[in-house]
Amino acid sequence: MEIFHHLASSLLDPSENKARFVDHCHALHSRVLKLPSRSGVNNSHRFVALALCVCSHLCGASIDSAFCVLQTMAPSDPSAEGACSREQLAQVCKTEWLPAVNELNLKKFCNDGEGAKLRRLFHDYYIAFVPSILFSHSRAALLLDLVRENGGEGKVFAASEMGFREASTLIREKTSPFCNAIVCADVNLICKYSTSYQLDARPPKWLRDSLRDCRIKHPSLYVKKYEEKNCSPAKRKPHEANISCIHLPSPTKRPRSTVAKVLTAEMVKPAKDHNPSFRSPREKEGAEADEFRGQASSPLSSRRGERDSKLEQPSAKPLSWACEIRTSFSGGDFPMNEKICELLGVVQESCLMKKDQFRATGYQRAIARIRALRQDITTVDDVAVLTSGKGIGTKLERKIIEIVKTGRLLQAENVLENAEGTAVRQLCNVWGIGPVKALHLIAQGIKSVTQLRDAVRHDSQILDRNQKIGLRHYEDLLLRIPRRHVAELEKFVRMVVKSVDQSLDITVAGSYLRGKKDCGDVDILICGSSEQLRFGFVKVVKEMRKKGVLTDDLTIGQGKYFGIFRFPGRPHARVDLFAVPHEEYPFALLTYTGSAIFNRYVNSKVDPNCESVDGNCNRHPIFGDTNTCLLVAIYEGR
DNA sequence: CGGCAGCGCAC
DNA sequence: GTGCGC
DNA sequence: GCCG
Repeated sequence: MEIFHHLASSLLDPSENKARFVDHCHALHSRVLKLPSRSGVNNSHRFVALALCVCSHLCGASIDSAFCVLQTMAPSDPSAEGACSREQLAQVCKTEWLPAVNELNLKKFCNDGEGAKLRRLFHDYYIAFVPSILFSHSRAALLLDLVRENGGEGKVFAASEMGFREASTLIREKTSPFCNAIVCADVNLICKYSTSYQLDARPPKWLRDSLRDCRIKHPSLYVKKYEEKNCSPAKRKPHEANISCIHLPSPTKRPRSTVAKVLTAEMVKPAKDHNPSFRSPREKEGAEADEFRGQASSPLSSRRGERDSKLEQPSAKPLSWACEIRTSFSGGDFPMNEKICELLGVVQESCLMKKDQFRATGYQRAIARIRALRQDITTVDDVAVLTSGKGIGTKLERKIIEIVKTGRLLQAENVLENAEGTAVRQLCNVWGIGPVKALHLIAQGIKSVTQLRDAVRHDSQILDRNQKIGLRHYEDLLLRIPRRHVAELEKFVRMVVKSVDQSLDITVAGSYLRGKKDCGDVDILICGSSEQLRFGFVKVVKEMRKKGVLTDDLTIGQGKYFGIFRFPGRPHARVDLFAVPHEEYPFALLTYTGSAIFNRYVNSKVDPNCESVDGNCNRHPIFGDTNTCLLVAIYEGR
């Protein structure tokens, strides 16, 4: 019964309400004892189920979410400790309790009529959970910055141990005024990746504690210690301060969810071991994680200077993850690593030109791994550090050793000397020309862009429409676009968009959002309701063309536009516009923010047979079903 | 040995 | 169906 | 290229 007193005291202010509420719960409880026993379900389970139903009824939340809240509220409740699975509990809730609880309409006891306090508990609960590791702090902070820059209010929440449906309904219904985005990942994954990202120097204490207690702890609980250690002044957001009021269960006598069990089994062991097997969780996906990590962390470092205050916020606080650490090792920190990457990069590119994209990705992964390394590879022994993990096999090992020993890579030199290879590379730089087309051209004796231009003058048939445009702007499109130019375009496009339809808005995604110093192209998401986009999108493109900013159209498809833009006195540059309805926004934002490696990685994790949660969102394969939910972002439109 | 993301447009 | 870029 |  303890739990109901908990509920009552946290929800209800007038004491007579509390008493009546508890009475009702007692009545329900006594019904538990009269129920026949069923296999695997005893009365103590029913009791928990009842509490769950009450909890979920009061919050309008799912049973699953209620389960989490219940654990937070009454961690030491012995009845919560049954061997009953969460699914079983949910079943009991559904078949035995939900109708009764709904009928009682316990909500009437809530003095605010809405159970706002409990909802706030849910709210805090989200914050109290670990931010997604996959979607790192810095990355989330970047997204949030963007929302704010566009005049929006928002927080980036993170949740785990709950599925897409629960998180989405809850956030949509209960916290929408605060919430612009939520990012969540499943607990197993989070823990897996926190291990992947774990730094040798500073293992994430929050994770170890979470594992020890079988509860995920919010990193901000460790912020204080971190600050003390680093003597940096506290800069907490108001809402973060509230977190400390969340009851974290005491380490003893803990209800263990099935998830927690899996967790412990998987994670504790490697964390304890210091033998080589400790590496195994890290190596799993290590290459991709590192690759992604490199991308994700650069914005943090590059932005830190510009906008100190924003990134000093606690959501980016405990630097326990490698994804938070600056990885700009390019500045000559590790000269030999740089050399290795450069030479392997040459080979990688040559593979790409030979249409062997998979071999190329092999190299790409290896390069990313080396880039992420925090030591220079100078001796053959150092190479062992690399080969002990995944992503670098015997062939690459041999090549790296060759570089370490001789400072050169024969294969790379061959590639560079190979005239055909050089020609292919140059021709492939033309937008729309790939390895196949390049080889065709070379077969016709065309070996350079200059020759290609001459050839096109004689016979315009050898290139298709887009390739000709690409050729025309060959030099311009090779240039990188500085951030400030992108910002100008953003401003301009927003102006145009607003003039077309006030309700539409834009987001610049792509490498710009990733905080790169310069971008190869500009990806702009135009978001709004699907009806408004139907007309608005086309009109925006028309307007921009009319204003002379769009000089050439490459592809105009359903909700997408690839083209070339130019501001007066500036080089031409590639721009992609995407029409994104609200409900697809988070998924679109994720895919178009990339990086490509990140996308491939995420997509490879998605269960292709997953049930459709939301017809429209499903075509952005960023999530699985509730159980395999990998990465979910929900956007609340303003 | 087969797998490595998967989509949509142009041709 | 292939090539290409996203 | 690497991995299972």
